[in-house]
Parts: sequence; structure tokens; C-alpha cells
Amino acid sequence: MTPPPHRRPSVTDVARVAGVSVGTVSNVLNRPDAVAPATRERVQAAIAELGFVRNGPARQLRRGAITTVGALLLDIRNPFFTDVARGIEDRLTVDDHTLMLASSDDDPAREAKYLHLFEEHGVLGLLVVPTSRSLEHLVEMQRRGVAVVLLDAPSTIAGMSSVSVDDEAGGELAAAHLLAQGHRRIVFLNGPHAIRQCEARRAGVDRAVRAAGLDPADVVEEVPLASLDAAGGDQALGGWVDAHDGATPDAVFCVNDLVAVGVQRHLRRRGGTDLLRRTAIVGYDDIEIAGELAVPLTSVRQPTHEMGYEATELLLRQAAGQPARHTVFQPELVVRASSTS
Amino acid sequence: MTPPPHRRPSVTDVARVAGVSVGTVSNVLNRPDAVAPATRERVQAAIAELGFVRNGPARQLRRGAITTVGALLLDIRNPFFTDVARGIEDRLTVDDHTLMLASSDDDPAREAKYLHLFEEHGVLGLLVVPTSRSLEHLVEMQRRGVAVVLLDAPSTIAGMSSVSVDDEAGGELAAAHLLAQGHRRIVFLNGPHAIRQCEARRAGVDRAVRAAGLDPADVVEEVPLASLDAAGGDQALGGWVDAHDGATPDAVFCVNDLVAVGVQRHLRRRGGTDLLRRTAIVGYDDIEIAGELAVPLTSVRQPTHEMGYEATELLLRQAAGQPARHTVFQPELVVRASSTS
DNA sequence: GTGAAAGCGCTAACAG
DNA sequence: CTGTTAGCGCTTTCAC
Repeated sequence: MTPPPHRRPSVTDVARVAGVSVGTVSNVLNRPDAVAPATRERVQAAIAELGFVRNGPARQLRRGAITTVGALLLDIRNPFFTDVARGIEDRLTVDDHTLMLASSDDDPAREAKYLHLFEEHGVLGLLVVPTSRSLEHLVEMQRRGVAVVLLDAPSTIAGMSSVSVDDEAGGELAAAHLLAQGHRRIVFLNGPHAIRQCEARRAGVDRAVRAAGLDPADVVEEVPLASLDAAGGDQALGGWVDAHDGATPDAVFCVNDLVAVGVQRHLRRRGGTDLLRRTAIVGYDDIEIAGELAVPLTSVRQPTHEMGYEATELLLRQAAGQPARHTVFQPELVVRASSTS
Repeated sequence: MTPPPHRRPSVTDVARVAGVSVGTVSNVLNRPDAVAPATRERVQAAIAELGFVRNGPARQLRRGAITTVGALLLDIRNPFFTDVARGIEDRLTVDDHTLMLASSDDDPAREAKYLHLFEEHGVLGLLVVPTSRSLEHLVEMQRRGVAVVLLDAPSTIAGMSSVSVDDEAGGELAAAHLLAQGHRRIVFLNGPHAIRQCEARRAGVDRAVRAAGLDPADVVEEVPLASLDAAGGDQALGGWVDAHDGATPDAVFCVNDLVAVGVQRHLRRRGGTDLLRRTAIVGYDDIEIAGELAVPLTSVRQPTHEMGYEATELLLRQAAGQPARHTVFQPELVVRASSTS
């Protein structure tokens, strides 16, 4: 049934069949023009006959040069990151490079595992959305010769490029909008402040509140999330409601759209579409389905595709020995029904 | 600024620093128990000092054996596929294998490119959701010694395992449900019949119609999609409406949930929530946000995670020389508001 | 328990 | 234009 595990043909085999030397086979593969047409055809025929496929690792071992880039994202199920990934791919395609993609799930152990894997593989460079805030291990890698670019996080490290979005501005946009709608109490479903984005968005929220002449302590109530997805949002809001004798908040700002989806789910389960409709909700990321939800979601949009593209651009530059650079994109508020009464 | 591109340290370097031979270094790396503790520590110190990281390709070249599996999915932005990917990863983790993930975007050129890349890399095996074209090239690969398992497509090939869902049953579930709701005309937004899933779902629809004593020609109107995503659904429905003097259909079955999202978007734009509410819509895949849409979406659920897990299981078996096997999962209808009046 | 040496498949440098 | 040959970094016999 299964054919005997027959060794894949090597250049030597091809050379033998074609009646030429391995050097010539290699030339056909890498510099076809430097080979006489007749010979070339003979070699190509042999390649086809044997079903020869180049051995990538051997090739890489010999050449040193590399065309693979590794990307380590936080959560591949989050549309925000898949859009970023698409931007990365699109830039790599230009140079005919390829992508190894992995998701850390915000788990430092997984992060470490994949970083190591990438390094062993000998990637040209790494695009990483860091989990923890300690960048020690990334600095180490860079010292060992692997170019590293931080994605969705500003670099504080000399020689390490980064692409990020001004998260403080994003938080400010969201809160200012809710305040402008007349809300004076905002429940902020946020992730741990160890995550820089979460901390920065909170700082932005506070800034907006102060700009309105109010005191954050009076206005903002931050609720921590167990996980930054729909389940986390659902649960966190539930906790808030339980702690308030069943009352629901008037205005909720969610640290991302998935969390907002969870909030909507919870509200609907608890008080139907009516309750949902009269609760102001703002999300973050503006994922594709944000406008298609039960109540279309107001959200802070980040230029995902561009971020991936730009980060890759910086990585390629950096790997080519050019100095590090930092790009900061500005977010944008997309207002929909969920926040306007 | 950027440090000189200093060659990464090799086992030879480690051996020199530790004052041992390369063989011993290799032993420390691969069979630590076979090395005297004192020596081992000396070597480990040298490894740490130099920041030595094993060269993966060289290792693979020498050993032959491989622990990487390639997966080629249709569209990494579709939650259906990311869930499948998670299933794959979970199974691979058990054996400490790793995943190379890529998305063909249903483009045969991209498919070919990645398949080739994987083969060059020397993967243990491949999990592939085939794009529309023939399986010839996959058979070829298998002949060359790369284990191949078809995902989301039943294999017709001897010796090639597959994991699929009974798509005909899925189409039947959806159509039978709409018929039971009293609808006698169903617009089916479908992809090209060159895609097996699309063809099978259509066959299932027809079967349900006939089972109800009706003639598919009277009941089912199939509209082809330009793309199997929200944009495609939006546009396809728009085309239908234009061709019907602005009338909108009563019942729509969409070949996947993303398409249904597009349909909802279109209806809402055209006639507000009212129109949306009185149109029956059934989707396919039951993606996570299906229940959170403007009108929660009735959908056909497929066991995504299990599919990925099982496919990987079959791949590993097959790579180990065991005979091919075929698993067919059954879909399930999840009824929500979008299809009930 | 450790060292010496061969070789995985390929490319590149050099000779002819 | 084509052939010969020397490694790339690693693992793995096989001696010692």
C-alpha cells in the first residue's frame, strides 16, 4: 500500500541520470543561463523524470543567506492580527521571501518556544508582538544576529525598530466620545496593565476625562479582564453587574472588539435587545464584523494591514544593516450605533 | 550601530571554548545522560557564554528525520480555518512536532508555491485544503514520499487519508429548515461548483426540496459568488436585487457565514433592520460571532477543532506507514433568530 | 566517557 | 561551458 520510504533523489542522482556533473545540475538550478541549452534540457528532463525537489535545508546550510521571516503574533484568531499578518505577507511577497507564522496566545512559554524555533531555523529576522514587557530575550536574540522588529509596541531599545499605534490617543478618542455623548460614568473593561497597550489606553482615557474638567476617579471604573476575548468580556461584565445588585452600566469601553462582542452577548442575555440598545459601547480594533453586530459597534480603528507591511519594511531594512526606525500610526474613531442614543 | 554580522557560533566553537570535542558537544545536546556531569556542565557553560543556538537546517540535513508538518488552508482570515488550525496545533503539540502554516487564498498559484516550499523544506507531511483544481499534484507529492492528508475534502485517492464533513447533509439541513419555515423560494448564494463543498451543498439542498415533494427548479435559485466572503455576499445579493427590480428575496441560504454577514450588511443598507428581520437567512460554519450579529444567524456547524485534530492524527499515522483512513464528520444545524419569523 | 572522522545535499570557487 | 572539490554545521558510528 504505502510505497517503501524511498530516499528522495539528490542532485547526484540527477547528475547521474543526465550524464553530467553535480556542478552542472546546480548551475541549471541556480544560473540556467550559464548552461548550454542542450545540456540544460537534458538535466531538466532528468529532474522531471526523477521528481527531484531541492533539499531546502541543505541549500540553506550551504548558502547561509536566508529568505524566511518569522512572525510571532498574540492571537491568530483575532482578526486584528490576521490582518496584520496579511500586511506582512504582502510585503514579503515583493521580495520573494516567505513567512513562518505562529501565535503565542499571550503565553510567555509559547512565545519562548517559537522564538527558539525560529532562531534555530535561522530566520532572517523576526516580527514580534511581545507578550511580557521584558524585552530582554529579544535583545539577546538581536545581539546574536537576528534582526527583530517590535509590532504593536514601541521599542525602547536602541537598534530595534518598532511599529505601533498611539494607544493613548486611541483611549482618549474613545473616552472623549463617550463624554461628548453625555456619559459621566464609564466602565472600562481592560486587560492587565502589564500589557503596555492596556496601560496606555487607560492613560488616554484619563487624559480625556481631565480635559473635560472631570476627575478620573469619579468617572472611570476599570474592570480587569480574565481573557481578552468574547468570553472574557461576557464574564467581566457579569462580575460588574453582580457587584452592583443587577444594575448595568450606561457606558462601557472595551479594550478590544472581541471583548465588546462578549459584552453585547451578556447584555442581550440579561435584558434583551432593549437593554443592549440603551447601553453605550465602544470597542477597539474595528474588526470587520464590527459593523454587523446586533448593534453596530463604535470602535477605534488601527491601520492593521499597513502596520504589518511597514513592520516588514523596517525589518528588511534593519536586516540589511540600516539603522532602526520607529513608526507610530494614529488611530481613528469609527462611530456607529452602539454609542449614540 | 548594528553590530558586525558576526557568524553564529557553531558546535566547533563551543567545543573549543569548553575544551572538548564536537562529538561531546553533540552528546550534551542530544544525550546529556551519556556525558559525565563535570564535562556536561563545562559544555553548558560554554553554550551559555557564546549564546550558541543549534542550527536547525544542519541538524535536519544530517538526521533526515523531521518533526515539521505543513498545513495549507484556504483562507486564514476565516474563523473556520483558524479553528481547524488550532486543532492541528493541539495534536502536534502532543508529539512535540511543529507547524508551518500558510494560506492559499483559494489561489492555485499560491497553493503551488507553498506546496513546493513545504516539500523543499522536507516536511514530514502535509495537511491541505485543496483549492478547486485537480489533486494530481498532491498525488505526485505523495508518490515522492510526502504524506498528504486532505482536509475538508473527501479523498478519492488510494493511500491518501482525508477528513471531511458531509456537506450534502449540511445543505440538506439548511434547506429542509427553510422549507419547514414555510418558504417556497430559496436563493442560494453559492461558490463555483468546481469547489466540491459547494457542489455537495447544492446537491443536499436539492435533496431536501425533493423530499418535500417539490421541484428544485421551482424552488432553488442559485446565485454565484465572486468571492466567498462578506464582500462577495454583499455584491451577489445586490446583483440579485438589481435583476429583480429592487425586490429582495424571502429566504437566503449562504454557503458560509462570512457571505451571510455580507447579505445582512446589504439588506440593512437597503431596507434597514426591518427588511433584515423579515428575511430568512441561513449560513454555514457557525463562526463564533454568528450569534452576535444584527440578527443572530442560523448556521450549519462543523466540528472545526476536531477536524484539525483528527486530520493530524491521520497524517501522523500515515507518515508512520499505516494505511490511509477516511473520517467523515456530520454537521449540525444551529437555529437562531435569522431564520425564524 | 570521550575523540576522530565520515557524510547528509547542496553551492561556489576554481580548473580545465 | 562543464567537471572537481571543499566545506556549510551537525550527528553518528567506531575506536580508544
